Amino acid sequence: MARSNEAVAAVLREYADLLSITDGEAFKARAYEKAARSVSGYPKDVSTLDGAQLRQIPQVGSSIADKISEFLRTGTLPALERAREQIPAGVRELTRIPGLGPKKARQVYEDLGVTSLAELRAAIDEGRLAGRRGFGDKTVENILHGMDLLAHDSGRTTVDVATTVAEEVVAALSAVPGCVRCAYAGSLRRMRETVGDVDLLAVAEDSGPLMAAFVALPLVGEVIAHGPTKTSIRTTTGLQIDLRVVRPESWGAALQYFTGSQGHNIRTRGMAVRAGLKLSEYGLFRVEDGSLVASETEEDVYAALGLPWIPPPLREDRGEVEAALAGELPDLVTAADIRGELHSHTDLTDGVASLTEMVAAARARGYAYFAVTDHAKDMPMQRMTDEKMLAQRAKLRALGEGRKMTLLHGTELNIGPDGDVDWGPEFLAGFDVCVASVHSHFQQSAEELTRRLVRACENPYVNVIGHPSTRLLGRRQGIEPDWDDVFAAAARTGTAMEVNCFPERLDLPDELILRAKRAGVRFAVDTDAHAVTHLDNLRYGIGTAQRGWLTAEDVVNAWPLRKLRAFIAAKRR
DNA sequence: GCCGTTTTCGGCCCGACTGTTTTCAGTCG
Repeated sequence: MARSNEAVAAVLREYADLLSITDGEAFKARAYEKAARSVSGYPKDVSTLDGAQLRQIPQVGSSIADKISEFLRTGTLPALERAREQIPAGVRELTRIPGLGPKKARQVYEDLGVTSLAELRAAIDEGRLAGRRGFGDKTVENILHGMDLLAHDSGRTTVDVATTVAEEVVAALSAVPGCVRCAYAGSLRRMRETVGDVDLLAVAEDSGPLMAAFVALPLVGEVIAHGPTKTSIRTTTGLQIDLRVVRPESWGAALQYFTGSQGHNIRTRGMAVRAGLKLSEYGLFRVEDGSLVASETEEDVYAALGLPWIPPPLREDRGEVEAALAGELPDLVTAADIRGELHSHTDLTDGVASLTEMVAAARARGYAYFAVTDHAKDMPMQRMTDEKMLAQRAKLRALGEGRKMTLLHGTELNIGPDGDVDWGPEFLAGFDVCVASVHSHFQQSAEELTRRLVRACENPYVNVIGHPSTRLLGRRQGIEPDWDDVFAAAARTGTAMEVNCFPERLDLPDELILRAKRAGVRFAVDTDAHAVTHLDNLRYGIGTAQRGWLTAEDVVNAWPLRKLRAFIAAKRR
């Protein structure tokens, strides 16, 4: 059963949007917006909480707590229903147009009766917007352009694509004379799984040459804004990149500010305000006399707020400020902590590299151990047989003979609709390690999916649940079993949950990692490599693991081989 | 509507860019 938090957050968010369109009380709208974010990130399922417990959620007071209770009880909210009667859904939809916010949406609705994107298009075509207050020629043109963008919106960009573009532009700008330093910030630095745009930050005494070089890059498709401190472009592939140029002494404050997230910044700025300070991208200043307190490095800025430096993946206002104040920030796992790989494929099934090539690539990375886990026999397209598997094992043992890196022979089992896997205990006992994953029957009920995953966890030979949610970013929603039941089973049985490093998967997602960790689950950060180059995806899985607050202790393939073997052996006993 | 180591009232993150309203509002991040 899915948590109610998302449904509640969606309702609060919709109410906030409608309030900002009906206007009057901007701070009230913001309060609902903040409450929505807070509920969405709250670890406990709101449907299990009473009124007093609901008010424990940050940004939820008595009024919103009552509304949440009422919504959970009746499935509706009178205040929201009234707002919906006032503002048709299509008007809210208008605010999705870049450049058109709540004020203009309300204006075209009230003045022209426009209640949808299509009606707005018609109104513009008929010239009914021309000459209205706030709708000059340029504004109308921008709205039309925004509608085109929306129509062709391919959604957010995956982290690998954005990283590649960002690193390319950072390298180009770093070579511009006068550029002291340049780096990417924003959601990319926080290692979010997808990004809406790329934020770049550079230091120079004179921003002119950098801005000129930026808009002249071959990948620029369109210049959105072009000023002395900020320039925004859209690449030919539709990705927006913002470049901010600051003076050297502002680097730390600017990096902190542009890294975000919005929620984290609101928290840190609030702390500054309460201390009689003002935090902006230019520095931390004393309010009374405007004197500078800190700005050169992020460490300086955080220290002046009474905080240790907080790693970017944690900056989501998910309790990192409280943890920092208490001196309890996690020592996050890094790529350097990873000692081996537990999920990889060769050309024996659907990989494209041979066993020899994959093993050589793993050795080049300096791993202490490497597991080859080709698909098992229940996936007919892979044409796996017992004989082929045993032959691969013999070849692998020979390859590992006398070498420093230990080779583990494993398999990626298929978790069938009932939770069964490809082989019985006798054959499974011959493997060093087994991953088990869901590859089909995604449409089962939550109860069936829960039972299926719990049974897989209870199999003594299953060590890792591969890409547990099965989601594919932008293509497939993940399955929704009762995750708390699944994680409880994983913790109880000593089964690791995978953090799959494929940029389209990043599965488990960060929110589920946080929940699983609270249940005491261990994790395996696996590339699921089907080619040598896929081993490089490790950085993305590590980023996701960091967003889930994981330490090296939480990750079984950051353990020494001896400890990993003990983990596997304990489950088989 | 929420919140409190100055406060149960009076604040609420802060600044850049654009277009247009000749001094600022809207939008965005």
